[in-house]
Amino acid sequence: MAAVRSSGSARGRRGPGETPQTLARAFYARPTLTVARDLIGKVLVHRSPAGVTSGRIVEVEAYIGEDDPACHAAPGPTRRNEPLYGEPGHVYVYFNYGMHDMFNVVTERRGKPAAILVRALEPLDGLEVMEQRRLAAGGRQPAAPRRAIPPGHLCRGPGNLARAMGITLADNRLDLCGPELFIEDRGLDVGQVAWSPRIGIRVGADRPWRCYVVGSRAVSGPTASPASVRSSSAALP
DNA sequence: CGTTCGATGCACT
DNA sequence: GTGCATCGAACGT
Repeated sequence: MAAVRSSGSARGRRGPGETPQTLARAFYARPTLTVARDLIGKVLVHRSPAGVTSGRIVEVEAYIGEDDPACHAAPGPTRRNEPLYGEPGHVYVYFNYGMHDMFNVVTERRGKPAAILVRALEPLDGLEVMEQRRLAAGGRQPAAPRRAIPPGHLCRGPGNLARAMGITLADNRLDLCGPELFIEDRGLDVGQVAWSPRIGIRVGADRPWRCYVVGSRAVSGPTASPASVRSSSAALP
């Protein structure tokens, strides 16, 4: 079997213990696949009245332009997809399947509609708050939660992530360069990264625009075996 | 392990 | 009226 490289340390930027740095607008105003890869290992933070919750990003999907049939911009500008055409570094949240809020990060430049769906986090801060939100009655929930939720599964899948992080439609259009909801670099290890087709879509499923950390138990959907992944920082698809 | 299926609300045609 | 960038329970193998 192929040798497994040691997990990539985050390419010589900062070490653990240094001051976390909030990602600036320029981080998001780049090609979407580049932003997607670079979001892996970063930390999503939500400061809410209920408490601070955060988690390490381990799975994302890119949705790029009107030519991408799975992107919400595919029909051209509408009222719902307006944030996709706006300033990068803002939040795009939409409500899906009657019960799930989907958290996206707007990328590229103003006028070019693209975003990244954040699908999974490894929880870091506020695990109790996350669990309360996941188990809270009311709202829309597919089924009454039966068992206790393992800590590592609190933010597995985009619907669960938004719920645990307390992100709702009310956060649509929010600026990620603000103090409430943002992404920061804590110098955490990126790990082995792989690309695959996007999950759960019925069109555009051929594009390998899902990026995830190999071996993370917080990742939703199919994952490559660690032994089959050669590079710790896979080239863009 | 695997597949199927219902819940549920909104944007869009 | 149709179709979802989902989730988890229930069942089959």
